[in-house]
Amino acid sequence: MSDNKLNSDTRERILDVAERQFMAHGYEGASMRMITSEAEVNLAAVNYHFGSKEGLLRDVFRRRLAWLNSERLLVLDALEKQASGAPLKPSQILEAFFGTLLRIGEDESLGGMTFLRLLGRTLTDPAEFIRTFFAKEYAEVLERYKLALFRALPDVPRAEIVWRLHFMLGSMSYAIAGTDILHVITGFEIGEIPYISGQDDNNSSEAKKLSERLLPFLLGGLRAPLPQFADSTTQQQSPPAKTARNKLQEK
Amino acid sequence: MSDNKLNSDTRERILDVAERQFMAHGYEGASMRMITSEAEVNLAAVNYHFGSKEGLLRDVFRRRLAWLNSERLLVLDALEKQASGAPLKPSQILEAFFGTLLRIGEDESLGGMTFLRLLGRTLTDPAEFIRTFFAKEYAEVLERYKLALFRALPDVPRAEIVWRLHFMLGSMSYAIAGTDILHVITGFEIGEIPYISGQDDNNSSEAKKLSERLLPFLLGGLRAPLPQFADSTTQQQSPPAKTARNKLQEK
DNA sequence: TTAGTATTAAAACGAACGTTTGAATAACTC
DNA sequence: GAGTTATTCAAACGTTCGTTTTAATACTAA
Repeated sequence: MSDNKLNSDTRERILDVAERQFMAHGYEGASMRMITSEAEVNLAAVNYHFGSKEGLLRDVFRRRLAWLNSERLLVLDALEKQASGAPLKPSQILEAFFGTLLRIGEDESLGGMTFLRLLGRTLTDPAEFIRTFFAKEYAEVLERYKLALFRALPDVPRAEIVWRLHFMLGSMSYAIAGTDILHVITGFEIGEIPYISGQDDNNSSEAKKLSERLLPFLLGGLRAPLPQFADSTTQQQSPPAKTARNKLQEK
Repeated sequence: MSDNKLNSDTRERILDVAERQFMAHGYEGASMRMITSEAEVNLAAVNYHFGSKEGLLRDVFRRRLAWLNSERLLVLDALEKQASGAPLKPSQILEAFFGTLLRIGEDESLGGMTFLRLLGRTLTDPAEFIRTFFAKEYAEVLERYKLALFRALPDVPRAEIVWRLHFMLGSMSYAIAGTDILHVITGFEIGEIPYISGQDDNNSSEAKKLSERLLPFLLGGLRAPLPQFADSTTQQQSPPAKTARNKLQEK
């Protein structure tokens, strides 16, 4: 089990350092020379083990998203089994989706706040290969949760639910990224903002504080009164759920 | 007035192209050679007119944020004068803050959706000089709106308000950036998502649709029930507003 | 017209980038 | 222990980056 450290300790060391450097400087900003020198491995090691810098970033995420994706699906499965056919409550769905994510921040072995921040920042990276990577990586989970929300809010137009899913992802991404301009301005007023107080590993249970505040906010937004659709092109209830699943199959 | 096109048409052309390229490829991803060649100016023109690439990015934003900042302050001033001492409604504050921003997307002369997307993406850029630039550029306006929210929600702990201001900025930033992973997955299901349908200038009034959906969401989140503060370190009402203003003066 | 300033132009600078090469070393297989 | 594969290493590759330099050109003001 733990005796196969011979199975390239180099790989893990590179992944650890890369995770931290990509978080701190972004994908373009973190050079392979910075990464390999801090990891104390040869420059060529990255290309040997990961093929390229893009491959390195992919594996940095795959290492963590494997757990996140399967956990999110497991939790949703459990909830749906427990509900035995009845729609879930929106709060349950959000708790499952975002709570699972934020648990990463509490557990260093899952990546901790470092990975959480990296994820938040990378989700908004404009680079094409990053966006397509995440799209593929998130597709199944997002589709499942989207359908769960459709069932949980049958009276809300589906397009509206998707919009709000957008907004919720944004809140989350921004919050965990911690690049907020508010930090510099009002940072000291609320001393309890986790991700800026210490630089490194005061992680555990600080994500919990974030979770306690983020989830009520998201739930309030999700259940807010619908806009009035004042002008033209009002959208009505969407066609049966089949559509959504079909679109997913296309790619 | 319009006859001083001799005042370096080059400058404006560079700013226009840079705005678009920074939006499309990010700050690091857009090279000066790409920018100057598309703008059909000499490579050295950027350094001549803006000093450096950083200076170019700063001026790209200053050109637009000058209007945004003053407009946001004007609108807030007008509301407060109209209320004559009474606290504003949260919906008024959000409408003023986010509505003003989204109006940029409807007006090409203010930057349009291109600048809006650029702003959303850059707000999450980890580069140090970018963060400090935005912190300085946003300081006054954010402080004013924060205080307005404090007055509008006197029973809500101030730290909680700041948290939710974070979350709202995140929703907005992510929504206008349009790098959303949801695009690729569910993009076609809701055909009305504005910023991906066409590539360029089908802008006007599409930001209006975004605004119609974003504002109710934000308002719902802002007014959501408070978390219960189950465990330790509960925070209570903050000291008088003086504190916040003092912190601002420091820089 | 002339002197002075502002702008543009072509070329090169040094540094940093991601990647590749080919040999040396370590690890494993039979 | 010989043969094979996996990994590490130093060095260099070719490219691109932002910036600077030096000269030519355009514009302004006396």
